[in-house]
Amino acid sequence: MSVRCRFAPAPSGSLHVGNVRSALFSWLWARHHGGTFVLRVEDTDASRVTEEAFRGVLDDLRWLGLDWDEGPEIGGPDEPYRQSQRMAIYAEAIERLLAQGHAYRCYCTPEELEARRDGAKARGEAPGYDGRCRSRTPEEIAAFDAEGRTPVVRFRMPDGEQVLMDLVKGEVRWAAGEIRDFVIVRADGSPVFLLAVAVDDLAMGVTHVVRGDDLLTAAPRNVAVIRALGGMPPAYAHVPQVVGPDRKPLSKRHGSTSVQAFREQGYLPEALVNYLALLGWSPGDDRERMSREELVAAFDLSRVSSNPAAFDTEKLTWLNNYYIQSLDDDDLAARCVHFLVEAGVGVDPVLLRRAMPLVKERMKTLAEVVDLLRFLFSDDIAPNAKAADILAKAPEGYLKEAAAALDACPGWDAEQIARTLDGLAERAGLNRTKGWQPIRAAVTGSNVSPPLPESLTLLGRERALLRVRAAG
RNA sequence: GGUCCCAUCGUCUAGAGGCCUAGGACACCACCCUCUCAAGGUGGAGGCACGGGUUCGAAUCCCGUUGGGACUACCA
Repeated sequence: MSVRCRFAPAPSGSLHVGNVRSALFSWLWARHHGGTFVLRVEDTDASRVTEEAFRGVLDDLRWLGLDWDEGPEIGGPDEPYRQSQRMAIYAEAIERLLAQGHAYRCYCTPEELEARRDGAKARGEAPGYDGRCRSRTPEEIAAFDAEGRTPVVRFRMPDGEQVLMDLVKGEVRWAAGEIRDFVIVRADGSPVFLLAVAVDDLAMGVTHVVRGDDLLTAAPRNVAVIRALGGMPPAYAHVPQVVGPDRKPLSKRHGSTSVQAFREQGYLPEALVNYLALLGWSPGDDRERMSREELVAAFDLSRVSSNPAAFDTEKLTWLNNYYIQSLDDDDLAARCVHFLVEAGVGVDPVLLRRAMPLVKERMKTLAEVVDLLRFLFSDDIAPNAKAADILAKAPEGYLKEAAAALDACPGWDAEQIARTLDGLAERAGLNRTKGWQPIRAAVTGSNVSPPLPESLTLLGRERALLRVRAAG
């Protein structure tokens, strides 16, 4: 039987990296087995779901390269792939569960339930649903209906111990009665997540459910519903949560944890995918920098760690720099354009392309291209504090001499420029550092820049001279 | 409160009873390289949460403690 995995996000605008890691593991498992990856959107909570939020999730997955074989905008044999459009399917399942006695109508009001929960707690008992409506007489039901009560539908958990063979956690057991009858249809008639997931996973022939371990206790309930519907439950793999530096589950208060945020900061999808794959998984050898193909080939759910992993931006950043360095110059330049434009810096594509060898090992994120190359594309190079200081401390007349020397430089390539600058420094009795920094400050407006001779080459003699003279 | 999950350097991890004097990576420190900043190279510091067992032998198996987390909803 071929492997079918799915990712079932709620449309949240942009996925946060914890969700993405679940998606990635699911995708890797499917691809590793040459199976199918299904995308299903859990938008039953229609009140808060916007089209924009839905688009955001699809955009994130596409950007990351987590392609789906069946799902929104692609279609497939189990359409539709948005839960909000599958209500008829749930309704049919609910009818069957009710008819076969796997579910029953519960007339307890929220107030009654709360009171009984409180009572149970006060007596030191477990507070879950007590099963009161499991067997109501027709008279009682008629009385409730006459009262105008609208029932919910509850699933009748089978008796006995519940056992789950989880691919990550191993065997997990719940004692009989531990998992109470749960609501599958609200009083307003809408199906609940616990029902929808089970129905969909069954209908879509999902063989492996890979998701966060916050859903571990949902698994025996998913399994029970699927069995009640006469189906074979999938295998489950509950991967641990991704936590923040404070060891709390990743959330908004950890700041920029959405895919969108990393994208805007100039992280590469290659880096994010590689990093996330390593968060809670390792190939078992010392490999860390792995291509998508290598990840697919090596991935194994049984090697997923069962303890929560803290997200470490520093390591992500290291990987990002590595992938930036490994990009070819055309590709890198193309990816940089967006950031320069966003920063309001005009771009000369030819110059940009030629500048790539100078900046690729200096960029930790694509966004850093702006500060590194602004001097090339903008003549507004007002010196920063450190550059101003360097210029102020330069020997009297040094920049005038520099202008003259550069003007007389026999050829405008890095080698000859370097020779010219060395001669200049030597005549002034300065070492390279002292001798070159004033030129850098004058030409780039900064104390930090790509290598100076190469930068001057790109800038061109005219513009370079203009700047050196202006500073002198 | 109850049930369940989890526990190796600051962080991610390797580790399936002797291969462990606990390996790798990020970060950190030092040095080398060097026109600034990076990148790169070399080296260093740094860890099995605690207590009991089991065993000739435990990071590894068992129990407990402590500490995190999830669930316990007409949330997902």
